[in-house]
Amino acid sequence: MRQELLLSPKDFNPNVIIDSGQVFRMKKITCENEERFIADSGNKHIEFYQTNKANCWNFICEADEWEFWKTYFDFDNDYQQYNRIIEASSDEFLKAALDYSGGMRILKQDLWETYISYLISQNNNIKRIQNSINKLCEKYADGQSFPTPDILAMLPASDLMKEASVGYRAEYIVDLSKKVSSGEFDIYDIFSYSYEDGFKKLQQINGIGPKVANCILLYGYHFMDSYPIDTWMKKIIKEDYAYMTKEQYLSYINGAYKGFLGYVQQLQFFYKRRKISRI
DNA sequence: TGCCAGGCAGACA
DNA sequence: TGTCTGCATGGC
Repeated sequence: MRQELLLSPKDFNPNVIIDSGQVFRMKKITCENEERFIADSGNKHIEFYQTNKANCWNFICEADEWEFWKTYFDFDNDYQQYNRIIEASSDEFLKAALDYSGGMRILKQDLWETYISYLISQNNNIKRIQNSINKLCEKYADGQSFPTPDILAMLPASDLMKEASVGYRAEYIVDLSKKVSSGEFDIYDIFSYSYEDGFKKLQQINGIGPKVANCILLYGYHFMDSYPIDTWMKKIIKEDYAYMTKEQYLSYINGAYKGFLGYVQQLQFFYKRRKISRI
């Protein structure tokens, strides 16, 4: 099916989303001066592109999967309400980040894929994470779909290390896959949890600490008040908010942007990383 | 060639 | 409770 939506660059910019570090299986292809975007999540696939009509986007996917993709892109949520609060603030770094990252959205991705993606992400870089995930899909699924818990649970960790270059994280992947495959851990249960309870529950899993838990809660469960603090965020707090202590910073951010902390973090992360790395 | 990356677990003080 | 270290490995 083809779904047509009117979305301004401030509401939706896949060029920003694609490099935001929250998604590892979205890509852009350019063919005869025409840009198309492709995204895969779990076993679902979509293609989308901007038409000649102003702000008009076409999304092409299976008819019964549009609901998933509409939720994936969070299209029922108005991000301008968040932007107005940021623009009215006196936070110059955050305002610059918003100005630079227009059209960012927080994606709600396939839950199982999110778990494995962020297990792989620890002490790793985005390029390598993408490579490992692509290898998992190629070696243990049809190349487009993400391998199921049942498939991954049967693998020796040594195979995963060799075939998908996930390093020491292979043990974490197999361990979690076994728990999910056997029914010992139901990842969908967490949807009924509060953010705080989900945060605690996820850290009971081997290989998941505070940062990975927050990423899964944000990009899988869409808890918008998750605020993952990684090496880049530590840099931001130290360098760009040096006029306050870490405790003061966390207090400020929790007070000022309650309800969309994850979006704020994503803007900061993307801006800082692009500014320094010039990726 | 060495440092770094969307960190975590385990040991130790 | 806080700090330190080892962990795989490819990109830069």
